[in-house]
Amino acid sequence: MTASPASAAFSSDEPMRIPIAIAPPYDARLLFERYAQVGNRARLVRLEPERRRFVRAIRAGGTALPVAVEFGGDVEAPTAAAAMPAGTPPHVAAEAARAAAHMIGADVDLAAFYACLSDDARFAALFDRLRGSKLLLDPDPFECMMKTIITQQLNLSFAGTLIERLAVLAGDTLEHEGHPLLVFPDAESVARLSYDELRALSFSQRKAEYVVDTARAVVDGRLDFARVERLSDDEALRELTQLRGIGRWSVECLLIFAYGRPDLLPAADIGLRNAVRNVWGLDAQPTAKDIDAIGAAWTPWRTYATYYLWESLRLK
DNA sequence: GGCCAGGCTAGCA
DNA sequence: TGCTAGCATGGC
Repeated sequence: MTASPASAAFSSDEPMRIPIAIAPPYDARLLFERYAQVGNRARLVRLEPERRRFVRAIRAGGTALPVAVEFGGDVEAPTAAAAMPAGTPPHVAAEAARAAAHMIGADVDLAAFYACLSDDARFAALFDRLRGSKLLLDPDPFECMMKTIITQQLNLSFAGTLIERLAVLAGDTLEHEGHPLLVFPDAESVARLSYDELRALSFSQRKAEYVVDTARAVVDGRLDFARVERLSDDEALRELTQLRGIGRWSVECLLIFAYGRPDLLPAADIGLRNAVRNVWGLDAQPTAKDIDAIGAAWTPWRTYATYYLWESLRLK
């Protein structure tokens, strides 16, 4: 990826814009479609498909700043850039641009994924429909962990409502080009909340405990995301599931959506099980064990195989 | 009105 | 180790 301050255009009026080298194919329209439908109830991301960009806050250099991720080119020759307010210090802009590149999966080699599973007719059909679709990651592991816990056992729509309520309660709001932009709260802000404050937002008692207690674990150092990043998938699974409220599925989601790990298979995920049932034409819903067995063939791309199957639900 | 939702824990065998 | 009731609420 390219995200160096040396390549940034800079003036006092124009936004600072840093190009992001993005591996083809990439189809931004599929990203806008997906998040308009399933992922955008929480107003943490402002989609602007007509301008081929989305805007969200990114923490960099100890502050949160609005970053517009802009797309250009076409599916087979995509371009992207991260635009941030004029006057952003170059080292902050460079860090934010790196986060933006990570978020859109700039380095992900979809061609290799497609080649790996091209012999499977079920996937070949999905690849036709979804060519150039990449995961949109969370730029901040803590935000991802919170969203994952909140989403446990809830439909995505209601989960999005709860995520947004938490952001309104404990987060900040930036102004960007005349629009308010919600900033997801940091760990300190969530750790200060009481369970009752979340109960008042329609969190269950247990979910309120998981959310606040996990934030407190981050604040007191029991959960260190910089350390988690260095762990293998299996090590992270072993360590993080020691924390109350974080099971296998939640660690898998963290590794997928925060770190972009390529080979996670959330076999217990109800959406994945439904998708496999549909795409494989099964009479009954497969168990997690079934998914583990079926998905073994998707290595080393089990994350993206899962993502494309999730997307198959949206296209159905 | 009932079932389901991109699960997890605690208790039990 | 493996299984299951209970959790709690909104969406459909």
